Amino acid sequence: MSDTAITGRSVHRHLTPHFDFKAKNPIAKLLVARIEMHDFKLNTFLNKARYAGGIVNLGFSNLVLAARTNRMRIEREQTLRETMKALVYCASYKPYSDSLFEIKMSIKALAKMVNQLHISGPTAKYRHGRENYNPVINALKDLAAAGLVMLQQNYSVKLKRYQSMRIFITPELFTSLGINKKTVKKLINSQNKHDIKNGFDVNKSNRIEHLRAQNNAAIQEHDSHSLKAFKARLKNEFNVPDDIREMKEKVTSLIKKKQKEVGSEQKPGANPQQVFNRLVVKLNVPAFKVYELEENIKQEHPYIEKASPPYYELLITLLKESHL
DNA sequence: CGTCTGGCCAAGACTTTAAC
DNA sequence: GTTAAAGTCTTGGCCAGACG
Repeated sequence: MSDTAITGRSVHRHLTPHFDFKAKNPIAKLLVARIEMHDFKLNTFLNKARYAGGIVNLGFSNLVLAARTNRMRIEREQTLRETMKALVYCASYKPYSDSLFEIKMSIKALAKMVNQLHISGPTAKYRHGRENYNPVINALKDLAAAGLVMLQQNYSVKLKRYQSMRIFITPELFTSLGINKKTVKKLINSQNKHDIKNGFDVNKSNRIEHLRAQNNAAIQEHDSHSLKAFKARLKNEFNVPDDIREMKEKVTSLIKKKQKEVGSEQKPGANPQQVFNRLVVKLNVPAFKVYELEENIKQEHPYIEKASPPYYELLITLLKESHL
């Protein structure tokens, strides 16, 4: 844990990255463990971006990353490893919230977490020294080019300028660590249940978030196309299937209920109207006779509503009497 | 306006990898 | 092994924006 490595005349690296926080969240715990085992040199996502180079979509601007020919050096690997641990440690895993997989932290704060915030000595211009965390920025750019994180540089239309960077981890990050999507889903859903049990209200939280964004233009004015697409994708991959299952359950139970109701009307077959009709057929009662009976009821029992069950019951008894 | 901060970036230093 | 080349980090200039 030697933060300063003093070698010869000039310093190549002041700070060795290390992330020392203990993850409590089960998802973060799993991810941190995987990251510690992971061989970054063999990460196909990182390597593809590394050797091919590419353009990273930052939402409202682009970042061009040059292709490299040699393999990743251990310095960058260390930075990547520790930074990634900090990322998954700080990420939100609330499945129905707007900030699923978001790391609500500045790059500077992240750098500080992994001991990569370097403050150079005071100068005439920077009397209190100058802060620098280029290694973390560059590591994040590598991760973004590999599609393991999504970087979004907000652009405020109102203020006509770029805002601080937003950082999300992507499902590819899980994949690249060899974690099955089903596992992630399971963990996220159990996390959700846990949150609900503890009284976490997603809608309320989203509303608060929205209000805060409205009040503070520096946070966010609107999401870029790519961010919207990303969120929609997360919704599809982690939320919607369960919604559909719920909906299906609701629909099938509704159908069953309906069938039961219909059945209860039909099955007993003791519906007075049906009994009467069957009796009419069975006894071969002429239509005029039925008419007669109906007139009788109308005269003698004016209070009985026509075509109601009691009405038919009365008809039945009268019919039986007339056929005795 | 002056001063401060921090992002971007390139030069230079140094480390590591590739090639021989 | 030795040497060449590439990758990474620090340094520090430039510059835009914040703030008083």
